[in-house]
Amino acid sequence: MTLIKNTKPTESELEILQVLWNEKAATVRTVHEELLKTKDAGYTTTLKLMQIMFEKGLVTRDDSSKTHIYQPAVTREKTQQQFLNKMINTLFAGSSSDLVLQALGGHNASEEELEKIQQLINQLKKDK
Amino acid sequence: MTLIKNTKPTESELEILQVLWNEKAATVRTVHEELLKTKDAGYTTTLKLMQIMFEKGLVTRDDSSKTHIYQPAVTREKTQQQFLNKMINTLFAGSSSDLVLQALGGHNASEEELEKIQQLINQLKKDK
DNA sequence: TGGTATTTACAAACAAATTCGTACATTGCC
DNA sequence: GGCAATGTACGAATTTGTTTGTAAATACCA
Repeated sequence: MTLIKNTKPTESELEILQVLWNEKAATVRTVHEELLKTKDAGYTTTLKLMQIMFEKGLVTRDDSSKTHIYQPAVTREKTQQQFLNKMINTLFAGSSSDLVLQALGGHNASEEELEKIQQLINQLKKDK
Repeated sequence: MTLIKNTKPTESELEILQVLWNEKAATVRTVHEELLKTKDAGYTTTLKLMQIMFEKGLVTRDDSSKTHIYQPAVTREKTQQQFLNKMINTLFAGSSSDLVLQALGGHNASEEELEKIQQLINQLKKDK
């Protein structure tokens, strides 16, 4: 039986995961460099965060060479779902479609994007 | 010129806002009673949180009588949008439709809900 | 009126998340 | 070998959010 870790990444951890998801694998230096583009933080800060994430099981790492290489241990999709559920419950009274309506209304989606969503809806309706 | 406060409510503050949005206005006691249904916390904890929210400008209060009456100072919709934007940026690489797809895919929306979304999409497409 | 309930205010303890300084190890290069 | 650059580990300071204890003010009621 496997232990399911419901470790919800913190704000900072999400930023790091973003980089790792994009790069597939990266060193602390790479991640840190990337983060510097949008915020400023010390190198050891990033290092520490990634070490904590390792302990939590949010990332894996290859420490066979001196410079460790990190990889995400959770998928982007699973994490998205995790946060969406949380948000639907705490902010949309459990209604996912309210969230969708709000998201579509507030943001600007392109024609193709709308098309994709349309298709998914048709599919879902068919499944009923 | 008005100062725009971009105060993002914390987790606990959101729980309180939920109650206030539903009740329109409420005393600390009412809010606290409501919170007790889902979590347990001391009365003064709720009080303190609401005092902090008042200082932050998240709620207003009428203290003309001894028992203060609180009201939300931010709308549900604006707050939802605030969190959605944040989430779209940090977790969906800026793509709102990715969020929508993920939300629709992961959760189960009813037929009527799908219908409502469909209508909004048609509307948006027409506007292009 | 006197005493109990309820309420606010405030300070401080506690906890979680973030940041940073420093020590030590490894690598590359002269 | 010796030095500089780069990396990890780790402890601790800092910050932010949450919880609680206590005192003082006000309302309620027998």
